[in-house]
Amino acid sequence: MPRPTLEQVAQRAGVSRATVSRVVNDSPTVAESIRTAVRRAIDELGYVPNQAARSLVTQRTDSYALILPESPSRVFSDDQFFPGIIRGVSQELDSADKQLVLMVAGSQASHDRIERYALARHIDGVLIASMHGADPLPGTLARMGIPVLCGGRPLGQTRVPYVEVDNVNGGRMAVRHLLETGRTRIATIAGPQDMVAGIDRLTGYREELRGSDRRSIVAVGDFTRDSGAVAMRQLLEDDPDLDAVFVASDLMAHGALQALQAAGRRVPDDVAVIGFDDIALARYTEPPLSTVRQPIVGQGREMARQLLRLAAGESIADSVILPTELVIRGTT
Amino acid sequence: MPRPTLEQVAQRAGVSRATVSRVVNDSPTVAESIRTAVRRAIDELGYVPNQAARSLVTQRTDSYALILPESPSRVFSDDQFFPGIIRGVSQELDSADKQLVLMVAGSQASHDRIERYALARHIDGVLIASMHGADPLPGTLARMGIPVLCGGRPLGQTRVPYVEVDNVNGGRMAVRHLLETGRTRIATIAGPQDMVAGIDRLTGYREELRGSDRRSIVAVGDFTRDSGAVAMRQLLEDDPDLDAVFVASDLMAHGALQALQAAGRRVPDDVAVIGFDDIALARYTEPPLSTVRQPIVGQGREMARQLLRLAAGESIADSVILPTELVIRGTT
DNA sequence: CTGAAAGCGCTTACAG
DNA sequence: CTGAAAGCGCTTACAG
Repeated sequence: MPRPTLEQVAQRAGVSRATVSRVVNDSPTVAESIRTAVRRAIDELGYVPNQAARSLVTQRTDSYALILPESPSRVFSDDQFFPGIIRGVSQELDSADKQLVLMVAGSQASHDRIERYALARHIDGVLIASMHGADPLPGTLARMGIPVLCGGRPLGQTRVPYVEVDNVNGGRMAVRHLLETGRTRIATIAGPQDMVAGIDRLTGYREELRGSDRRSIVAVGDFTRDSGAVAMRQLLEDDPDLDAVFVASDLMAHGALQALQAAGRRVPDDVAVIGFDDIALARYTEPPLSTVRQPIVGQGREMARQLLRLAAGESIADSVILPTELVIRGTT
Repeated sequence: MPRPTLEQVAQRAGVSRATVSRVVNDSPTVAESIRTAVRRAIDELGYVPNQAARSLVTQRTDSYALILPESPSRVFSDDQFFPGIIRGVSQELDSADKQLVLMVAGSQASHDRIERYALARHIDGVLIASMHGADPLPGTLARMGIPVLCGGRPLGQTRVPYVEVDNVNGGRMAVRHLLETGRTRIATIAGPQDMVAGIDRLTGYREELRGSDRRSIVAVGDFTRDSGAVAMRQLLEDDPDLDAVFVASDLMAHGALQALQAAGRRVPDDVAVIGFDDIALARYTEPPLSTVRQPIVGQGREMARQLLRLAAGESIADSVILPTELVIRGTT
């Protein structure tokens, strides 16, 4: 059963294709009586414009991609970072009546496929979040004239606008609080050092500690719960007397908490813990997790807003930095 | 900077547009020397076919939609059901080199927009999961000739093929285990009664209990953690002597566990708990949650596989039912 | 305010 | 094996 076309609507309404097109696109220059007749024909036929045909002439698709260069198993794990970003982006795109196309690019193959997809003009713009290393993708797409905006400052030479969260200050606030509450041996479980979030939170930890006379004690995880537990066990082995740990994500903090308790440490009496994110989990750990709150959904929304402006040809800021905030619960 | 077209590649390679098209689409009837020349021109120009133009003639887009008629805040909550389905679907679509378009339709407005999107031939087929009530969407799309496949049996008259999990038997296995381990007052926290998963798990509970001389004790939640806690408190009030509860999702079971402990009940000594899903959380509750495992990712994969067959014009089964399995941990 | 016509960038019978 | 030509379903100057 072939879908009805403009042509058939025009025939039925007794007007030209151009006129039907004007009605469909809400052009103001159509007589009211004709508009009504065309609308009726559209309804009777169940006409819906063919998007491919429309895109071919307008050069727009009204779709935007969110690219997450991660394996599906990480994006769709119990890490609440990704859902938060997706939710923010889709809220904002929805209200602009644009379609979100979500692309998860774990492998090199899918990375390449996504590049081709974007270059095939499937979409009007691209959002990239959770980048690793100096990913060439944003630069490549931007050079081909595709509007691109990153979540988190791109590493390397890439000059592409971005929206991020104040990771350095978040790390500083956490460590400052630990110092102020009298902790003396403050360790950290950092995030992956090929990601800005991992790098900057560690920087914050180091900067704040440098102001005191404490030395830094560092282990590195990959933002998963398991890596947090592994890192915590390693820290305890390296420095059995540590009395605080700043963990670069709540999920890792949960793993660390379990490792601490398994090792017979009381939290917060023996060891204080501060996470990063403030995902729902933070309220359900035992004891509830003190953490640095970052506006994840807000970051997604801001990313979409900036991209829409960029795609509309407006000029936007090179970067937008969203504030973080310390939330004290039961682990400090 | 305008993207290069077929025309320009043809000019550069000194051949016709038809020949370039054949090379791009791997037609075997092209002389090797010409093929090489065209490939070189494509590389030099960085040519990527315009998908809108291609779709207009082929009537295909190589994209498939996964529609989730839920609010974004539910899809992107810490409920691991949605990520699991998405992950399974995207795995299968990826390996068929198809693009996944994820659509979350919480409101009536977005529901309508999605219908238009599908009818605009943006996609070659549609997957719908997590339906509520007798949603007209699958029937509407199928009637317009769009290949449609549902996750979970559609309620109402809709005759659309589906893939689901054996919810009834899952409920039965849980209750049977509770009976066999000597529990006498077995309650249930059912899922929403406008969803097959909610209805069928309750049916399983009822059927199994009917074989014994126990009476049923029922509360209803909406699959969220909070609703599980609320329902548990209500059950304890209704029947303070209950000694077991079958909960229709792990997330609700977590809420129920917390409510039980807050009410001073020991688990499993005073009250046994069995959940449903076997998401990662089930291993992290205290004590670890006994549950009915359903193959969530597997369901997503099977859905995509069936849809691809359908879209390719093959005939497929009206329904595929995946088995569930009882997993005993610390709450029974 | 409305229509005839060109054109967006491809694919695919049809000839040769 | 290759090319000329038609056509997919729209939008948009351009006339009138």
